[in-house]
Amino acid sequence: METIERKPRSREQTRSGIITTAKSIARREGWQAVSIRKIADAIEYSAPIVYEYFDSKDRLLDEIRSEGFRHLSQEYERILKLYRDPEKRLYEISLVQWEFARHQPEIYQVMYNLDGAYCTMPVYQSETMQAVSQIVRQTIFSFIPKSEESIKRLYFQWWSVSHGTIMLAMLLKDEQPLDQSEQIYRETMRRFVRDLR
Amino acid sequence: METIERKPRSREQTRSGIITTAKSIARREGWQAVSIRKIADAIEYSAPIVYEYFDSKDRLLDEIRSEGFRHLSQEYERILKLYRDPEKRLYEISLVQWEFARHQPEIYQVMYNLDGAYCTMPVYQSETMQAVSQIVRQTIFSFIPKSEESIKRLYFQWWSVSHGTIMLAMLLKDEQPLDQSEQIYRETMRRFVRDLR
DNA sequence: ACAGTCGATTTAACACCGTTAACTTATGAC
DNA sequence: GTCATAAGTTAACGGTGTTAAATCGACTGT
Repeated sequence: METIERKPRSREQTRSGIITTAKSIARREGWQAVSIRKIADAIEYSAPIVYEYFDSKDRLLDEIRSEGFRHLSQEYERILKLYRDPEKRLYEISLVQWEFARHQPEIYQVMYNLDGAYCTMPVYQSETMQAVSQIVRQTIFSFIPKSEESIKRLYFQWWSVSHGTIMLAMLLKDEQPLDQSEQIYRETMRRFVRDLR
Repeated sequence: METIERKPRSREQTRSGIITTAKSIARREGWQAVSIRKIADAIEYSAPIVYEYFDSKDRLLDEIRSEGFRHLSQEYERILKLYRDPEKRLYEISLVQWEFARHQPEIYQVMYNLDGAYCTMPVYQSETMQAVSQIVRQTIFSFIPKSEESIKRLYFQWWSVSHGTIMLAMLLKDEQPLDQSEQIYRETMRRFVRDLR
């Protein structure tokens, strides 16, 4: 029996390899096609090795979801540094949300359990998601200093409009070009921000 | 071997039994827990019998989805008969949408591939869904007689806001009581309809 | 040099899944 | 009584997530 040679990799490299592979399969074939064995094949290991890095498939998905929210929160922070005007900030944050969903749809899917992606952990219990919503709520607050309850409500509305439009755009992308949906999205979010005044 | 006795049922009864069972498992345990074997057990048949009624699990889900859209379209028609004012009509249609998602969440999930529900057939190719969108577009048109392109756009926006708010309400239902979300939904849809003028 | 241990990795297995082919069994026709 | 047909079952295939057991290699102590 010959020893198969495998490029030596650090633990961290293998771990991120698993995540990257999962995402790339999801992007190509959809989340329902992502299996532990397929991931293991791609990283040239046997299936149980994946469990050395993640307790379960569920936890793997949860990690990818958290990674998504972390990425989003970093982008939001970038916007906050870039602009001072709260209106501009909220609008730009909205655009980041769109860009994210458009360029990394498989992550957006696992974040919200869309299109066959299914992660058991409730989204709202994710700390990284809490961080994201904190940023948006504060931005709205610096804009409309009202009670916490009102801010929560406005945030809920902002999120609904943004998420709803994005979801529908993805759903109808074969019928209605994404560029057209993007135009509507921009207009909708601009109006939402304007109407906050 | 004793002959197991099974209540005699017509073909139609068995078929609708399959559908009902699938929905009830989905409601109790989520769509990812729905399996052909579990359905077969519940209707007291062996698994292959299910394939006498549906070509595949996918087609079964598609049937449930269509059933959902048919139900929705009937409710919309009912609203049209009940009210004459286009504004009132659109608002009441929005409320029907909310009620439907609230009381039959498992159907709403399969209609939009949410929370582990996954049906391959694209929604927008479903005839029953086309019927539903036709009703809403006409209602908007009788209200704002603009070009077809504009109506399509307004319909897209209406759908986004409604669907987005419903989805988020379901997502956050353990954090934010549904009654509270409903209040926001009503206000949001009322404002949307008003702003159409 | 040899036995023993430890860690990394794989194989094998379990219980489930969707799906299909092959088999059984009961019923009615001639 | 024999045959055909229909209804329903069992058995099987290749897949899934997951875990226990087995393997294999390198290193250690004597």
